[in-house]
Amino acid sequence: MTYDHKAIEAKWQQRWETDKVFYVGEDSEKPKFYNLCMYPYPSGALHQGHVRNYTFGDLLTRYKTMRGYNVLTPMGWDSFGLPAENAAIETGVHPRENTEAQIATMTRQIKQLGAMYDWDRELAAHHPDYYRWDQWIFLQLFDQGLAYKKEAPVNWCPKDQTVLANEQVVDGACERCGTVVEKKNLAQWFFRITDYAERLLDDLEQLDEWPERVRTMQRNWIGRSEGARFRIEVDGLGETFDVFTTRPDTIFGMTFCVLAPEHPLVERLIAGTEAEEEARAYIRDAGRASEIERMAEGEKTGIFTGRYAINPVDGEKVPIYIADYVLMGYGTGAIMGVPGQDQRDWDFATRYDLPIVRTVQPSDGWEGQAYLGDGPTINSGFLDGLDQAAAKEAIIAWLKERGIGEGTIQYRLRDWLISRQRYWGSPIPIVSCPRCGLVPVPEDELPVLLPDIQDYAPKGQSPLAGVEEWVVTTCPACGGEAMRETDTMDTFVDSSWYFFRFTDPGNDRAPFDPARAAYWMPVDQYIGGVEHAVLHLLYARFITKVLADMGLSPVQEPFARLFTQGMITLGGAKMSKSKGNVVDPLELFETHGADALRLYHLFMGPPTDDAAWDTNGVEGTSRFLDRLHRLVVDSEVVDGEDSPELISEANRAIRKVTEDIERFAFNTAIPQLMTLTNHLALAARDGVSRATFDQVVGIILKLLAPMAPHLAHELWERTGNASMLALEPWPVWDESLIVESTVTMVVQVNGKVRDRVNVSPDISPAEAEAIALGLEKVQGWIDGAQVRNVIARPPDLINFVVG
RNA sequence: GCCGGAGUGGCGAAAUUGGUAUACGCGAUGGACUCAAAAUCCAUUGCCCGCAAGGGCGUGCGGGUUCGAGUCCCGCCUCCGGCACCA
Repeated sequence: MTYDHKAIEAKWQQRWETDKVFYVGEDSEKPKFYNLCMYPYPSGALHQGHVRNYTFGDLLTRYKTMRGYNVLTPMGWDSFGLPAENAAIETGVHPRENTEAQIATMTRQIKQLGAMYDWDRELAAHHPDYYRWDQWIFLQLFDQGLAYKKEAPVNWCPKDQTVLANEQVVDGACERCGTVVEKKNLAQWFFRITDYAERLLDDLEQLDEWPERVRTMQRNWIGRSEGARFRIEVDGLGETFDVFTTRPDTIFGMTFCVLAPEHPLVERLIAGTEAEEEARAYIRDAGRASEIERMAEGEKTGIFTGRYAINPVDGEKVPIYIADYVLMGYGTGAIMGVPGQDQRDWDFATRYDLPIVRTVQPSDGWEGQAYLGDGPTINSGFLDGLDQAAAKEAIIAWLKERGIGEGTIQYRLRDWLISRQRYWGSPIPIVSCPRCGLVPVPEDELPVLLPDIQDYAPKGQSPLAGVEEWVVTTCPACGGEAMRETDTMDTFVDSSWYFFRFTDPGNDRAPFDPARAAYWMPVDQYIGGVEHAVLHLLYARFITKVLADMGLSPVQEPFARLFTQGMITLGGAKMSKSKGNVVDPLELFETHGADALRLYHLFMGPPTDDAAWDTNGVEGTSRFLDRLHRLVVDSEVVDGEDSPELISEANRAIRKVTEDIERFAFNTAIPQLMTLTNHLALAARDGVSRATFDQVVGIILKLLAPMAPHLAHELWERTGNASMLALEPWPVWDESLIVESTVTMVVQVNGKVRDRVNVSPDISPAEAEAIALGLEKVQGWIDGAQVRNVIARPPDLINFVVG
């Protein structure tokens, strides 16, 4: 018989809510613990990824509560964004209606899982009392020059009809819809995250409780390169351009220069030269191609400008090319071509018959390609004979002395493009005035409300542009007629500070009270998917640093400890609606119950790893819960002796489960409870004292309380406890009870296991040797031969080396 | 190409510090209960040889260190993830 999980679950969900067990303030004597799962996009229905996420999070909430912490566990909604807007285009239903219906559904389902939150702190990004503070933060960045509008070549998704941040372009395609993105020159809003590149990189070092892979991904994304920047003169034109290189030591090997097609100097270079017309055609073509098309070419193409550059070290004149393998967005958009030491330059030089000069003596096997290794510098005047490091130092000093260059650090990170030509987002609080330029909306006029509209269809500009009565406004500076900014903010702006808002969600005078943030921040444990490794997690770190610089955030880093969960797969692919391989958690609530489902998610494998779904596994955890229920409620306990062995095992289970939860090894904590339960069932059948039985049951229920809370609470009550299990102290093991009376010692001969023998745990090496030598099998293997060595590690193992 | 992670039974996996490889669960096979089925309970379940006692082999591959290696070292292979014309 299976127990009535639906009745039990409903009963306890209600009790926890009425008793407000997980609602907290800052007035506690207890240490604080801020436990946060990445707030969800309200997609309409819980999927297994949510279940996994909230199961881990809720386990921790409940465990830390029992351990005596004041646990903040809030929940909210990342409720602006494209899917609601795309649905609105199809159905004509306002995104707000759609979004709020989905929030209601998901709230109900989260409660059905038994995951507990302080719902008094619930927030949603699309509420004016939330996005008002998005706008406020935007204005702070604007004041500090950290938010700016600029025309630049940006990524444009032709399907979603909006620009995208660099971070949202995956393999040259829109991360949302997979459409190949185009490059467009558009005036867009950026956050100057590059100003924080160094700090964002350096502070990764202190995040030692983050997964290494996330830190590595951020390191790569920020992309620090050390090198030099120096000025190069164009022969006979009175113009110069700067280049960046990581290999200034190879400067004598420069046999050409290359500018990106978008480089501002290009126009001056080609004007009036023989190459002008051809060059213009090349630039036009390069502009048209998307970045992946450019790369797909394989061959590096370029065109001679007809101009020459003067190498500052030796006065050599080298041709200047335009080529699209040089990117305007990185470094200075111009390079020195050193084919001897750079494979890309080698390829280009080979194609256009440019000379190749080695400045580092290649070792064998480098014929026909650039040599990237170290070695004595050659063909390089005063640098000859120096190794790479020394040559770099020398040339940088030389450039600096003459005032034409210096050592510098270059980052790959670009500024964060935050404007979107879409409706369902927070309006950017800026007014464009023909007399005053870009004027911030005064803080006391916030929020700039998102007006209701009828037509959401994308038209290449924000649908808001069509709302004339909203767009036309007065300039806050001069009072004249002006136009509102019609773009909305990237939803990643909303999510880059929501964890601060949870500390003070009702505040209507500020985004949050710094004192309350000081109590709760940083987030002690952050749990979510690894897909946010560079997007959300980088942006949130950036905004936190900005808020810290303003004196609002007490911390430089928002998330002390990060946990990224693995994906759920089925049939070798990520479980997803579009692939049609989903197993709906709601059905499992019906058939097996929330506890069994939670337990399966905890049990199926290491929480960080991807895990292959198997509904039979839920069957398994469900069976375990049934067995426990039967044992506690229905079984006859045959009266017998106290069992020190069972008590000992129960204490070992406390230690194991506690240690496993601390190290996020939930999958190994559960077998411990299964084994203990099985042994208790055997004891109940064969005879055990009521005292032992009750004590072990109590321990099992407490250990199970964070994992399968409904059944644990029900059985706690059924065994005569009036207290709320969730608020009981976590059990403590007694080390003295864990010691076993006998242990199995392995006896090896030449490293192979030949026998086992039960011995006392405090046996001496000499006793161990005597006992082992007395074993018949061991004698058989030694068989008169000389024992050359005895490795005794009592009481676990003894090894005789014979031969 | 660079960076990160992983490879253990039929399957999900365990072995936390170099010391009993395969805990726990799933699946499978046999049995008990039942008219039957479900549920439950009991037993078996890495591979090979053997009637058995027992023995040999075994953690992606090849070497090494060690009394002893899934674990450490060297060299590979495969898979997954990230970055990538970033000068």
